[in-house]
Amino acid sequence: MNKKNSYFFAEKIIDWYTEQKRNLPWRNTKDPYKVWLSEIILQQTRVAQGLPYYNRFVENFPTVRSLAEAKEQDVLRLWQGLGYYSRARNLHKCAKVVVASGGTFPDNFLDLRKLPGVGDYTAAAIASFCFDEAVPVVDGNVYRVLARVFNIDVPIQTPKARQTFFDKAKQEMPVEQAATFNQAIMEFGALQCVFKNPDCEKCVLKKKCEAWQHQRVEQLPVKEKKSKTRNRYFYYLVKKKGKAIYMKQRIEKDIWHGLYDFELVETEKEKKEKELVAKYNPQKISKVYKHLLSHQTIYARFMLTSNVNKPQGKAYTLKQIEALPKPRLILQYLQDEEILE
DNA sequence: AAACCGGGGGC
DNA sequence: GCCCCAGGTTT
Repeated sequence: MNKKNSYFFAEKIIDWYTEQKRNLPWRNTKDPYKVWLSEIILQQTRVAQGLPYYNRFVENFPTVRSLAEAKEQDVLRLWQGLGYYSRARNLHKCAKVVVASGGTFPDNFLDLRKLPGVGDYTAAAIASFCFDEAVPVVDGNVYRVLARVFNIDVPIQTPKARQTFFDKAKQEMPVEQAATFNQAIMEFGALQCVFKNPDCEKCVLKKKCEAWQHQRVEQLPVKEKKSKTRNRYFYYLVKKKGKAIYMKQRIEKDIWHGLYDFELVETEKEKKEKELVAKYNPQKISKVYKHLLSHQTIYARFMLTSNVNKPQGKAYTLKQIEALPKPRLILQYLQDEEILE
């Protein structure tokens, strides 16, 4: 069953990879720490965005031990701007777990899988890249490439899909070249078999690609779910004293857990400024924390309305706050406050 | 199985 | 605007 007569897919894609791959720092090492670090950073994150973070992390925390000994706030601060902050918290937690159990990473898929923040994909990546274990990685690229080349139309968000694509990848994977095969298929998905407008004319798999033959490239992979979104309306009440701006850590169980923002009023629907001003007297909001500017503040947000799954507005580091143009609503409160003082 | 968690970018 | 990205955890 695992024996195959033809590895045309693997051969083509590995040849392509050998010629076309990008030179990325985590590909020049088999150090599980660095591979793990890169994989966590690159979850749901493009290489171009993650690369500078990877370099900063390696520089600041050259070993898993140094990362484990760091303060969580410092880890989070280095993560600033990457999003999905649970990744950073799990990163730190995982480093501690590894150090507590001797300072070396597990050397196989099943044990790697037990680490915090390490799921099927990441465990497979580390196991294959570092230890040549013949376990396929299944990520968004793999879904897309396999779905097209082999015309697989199982909707990718269903439970069945994971198994289907895992089995197919396993079937196509030459056991002796597991690591290269895994990297090749993902790189192929990232550079050639891209989601939109792939340049199929110059694809090395053109003659073999079933989606291309059936003119179904744009329809694969099949994704049927549309996650519902809802709007949330946040009205920030910024308080200022001298050069200090009052901010508050979000400790409640909600979005942006552990990050910092201003006092806010959340409303069901969009409200008029006047109503808010009348209802929430700025004098009662809070006092100014003098130590704010020396605090390890991670993030601040100016955001008048927000879509939970897709926040609008920008995030700023504390240093940038002072230079920000003030949104109109917030400016209103600042003026009120200046009168107070 | 579904919800939750971000920020950046392509088009 | 919509959808994607080298996913994992929680409920």
